[in-house]
Amino acid sequence: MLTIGEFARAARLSPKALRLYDELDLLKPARTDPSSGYRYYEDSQLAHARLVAWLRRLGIPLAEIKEIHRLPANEVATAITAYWARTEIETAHRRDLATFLIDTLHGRESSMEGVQVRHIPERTLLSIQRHLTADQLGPFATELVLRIGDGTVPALPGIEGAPFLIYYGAVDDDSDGPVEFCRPVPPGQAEEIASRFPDLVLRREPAHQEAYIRLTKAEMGPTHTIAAFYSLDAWARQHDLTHATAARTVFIADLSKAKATDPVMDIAGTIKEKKA
Amino acid sequence: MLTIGEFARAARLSPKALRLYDELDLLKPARTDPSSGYRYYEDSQLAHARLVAWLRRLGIPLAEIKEIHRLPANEVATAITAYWARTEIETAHRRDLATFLIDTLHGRESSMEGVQVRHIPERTLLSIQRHLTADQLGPFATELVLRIGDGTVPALPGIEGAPFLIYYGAVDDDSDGPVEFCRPVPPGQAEEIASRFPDLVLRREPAHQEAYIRLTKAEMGPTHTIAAFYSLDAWARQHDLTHATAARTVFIADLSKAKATDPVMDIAGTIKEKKA
DNA sequence: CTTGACCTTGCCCTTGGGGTAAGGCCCATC
DNA sequence: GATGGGCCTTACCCCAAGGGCAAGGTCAAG
Repeated sequence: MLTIGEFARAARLSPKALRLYDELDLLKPARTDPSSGYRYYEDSQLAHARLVAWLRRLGIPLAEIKEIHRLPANEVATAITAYWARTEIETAHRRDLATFLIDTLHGRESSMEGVQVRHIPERTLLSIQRHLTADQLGPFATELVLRIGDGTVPALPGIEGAPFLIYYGAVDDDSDGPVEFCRPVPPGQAEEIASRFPDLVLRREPAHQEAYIRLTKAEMGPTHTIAAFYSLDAWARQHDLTHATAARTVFIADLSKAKATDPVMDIAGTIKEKKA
Repeated sequence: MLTIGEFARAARLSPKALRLYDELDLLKPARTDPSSGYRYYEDSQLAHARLVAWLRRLGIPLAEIKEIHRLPANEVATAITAYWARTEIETAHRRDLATFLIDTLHGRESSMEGVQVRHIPERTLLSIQRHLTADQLGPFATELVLRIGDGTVPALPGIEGAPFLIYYGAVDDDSDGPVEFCRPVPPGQAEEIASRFPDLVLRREPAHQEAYIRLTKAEMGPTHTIAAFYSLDAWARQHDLTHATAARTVFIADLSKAKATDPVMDIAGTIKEKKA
């Protein structure tokens, strides 16, 4: 039997951490003296303690470690692989952000040049609202784009026919919109089309001006999207326009066929003259 | 003038965060109404707020952001580059750990095979103790290896002449040993050599048995080092030996000339029979 | 004037422990 | 048997970077 200190040294954990793991039912001592409260561990518990230590060093939260430990032995490696894949994606986004920041700080202060304006006429939209976090957004949008594709549903010509998302609230890792997916449909066939998609709703959107920034496929991550939001806002402020708080992303090309340098989406915002 | 809510939306921060930044003197509103306490921000503060938001998204702590903001504009990018370089190193270590864990979990349970034992005779050591964290350890050791190189100081033949480190306490990102650097010297010339290194101290080490695991240059990161510590301990437990809590790393080759697959260091621990 | 949206401060909660205090336990030595 | 030192116990407060909520004050439009 090992005391908590001996066990801690052997597992390269602190006694404090072991007490916490005991309290959380993650790793309980083999025996706890009922009168003194002393914790005693067995050699055989070392492997478990060391696994916990490894997983903590990886950055996995204790709650998740607890779940991992409930898994059959052959699935533990799979869970770790999944965790690490998530971490790599997040790191890639941060790397993107770091290079973006260094670039913009080094060179020209900002990139408000890309902003353009277009007129959008009154439209009929087939739409659906959802509360989604960042990781669910991509799948949600692509599924809908496919389901209401050009093959199934006739589109309006030009950019006004492109499907788009409206963000009514922030969408990132922990806030979840809400977000509305919209697909313009020809007004004449609107009712007929809508009847084929019972989960979608038909609504009209008034004509308006739209400011936008075009992004390539390589710029599709959160960094350039947010940078575009910032640029649109800064541009609107400079031109003394109000713009809707709800930003949009307009899907202007087929993602699966696009090369990294092809433009694939517009970050857009509706704008209005400020009434003095 | 913008209220905290408007300013927050424009900078993609929460009002709560802005209040915190105010309190921490990181980003103060242009005006605070003395009677109502309302915070009012100016358009011109948006750029600053957005930079803070970017840096937070990168993961930089507020204290560091505050320092970065004190820097002249041209050094900001440098500071970010430095931060990101540190992050990449840490990520590389975690990646190492993930693949190591997945490997060992997938295949054979553990790698206690590499453990060997050797006898070390009584030696005279030139040594120095320090409190160091993980990032200071490498430079500290290489500097000493160079300063007391074979060119300047005669070495003992074979493995017993190799310089080594003794870890009296854990050395990682936040705990700092202490750690002792040791360089064996020929007993006859010990006094004369020691006089040339006033900051180093001469001491004798009794003869002992040493268990060790050999690592290649590619395995030099924290992952395989700790794994070796674990293996040594598990091996000693199996063979019913006590081993000193203080582990060692023995530098058996020139790091700068070694290829990734060359063995460069031994993770070692002194061992003793357990007295029944 | 009222109402609703917005703002204020203050307090508790989170994660994964670190630090310290006050006191109890174990064991080796005298 | 006493004693001391090192170990252990619980209990409390602390960190970052805010989120959430409550109770109450303010602002602006109708």
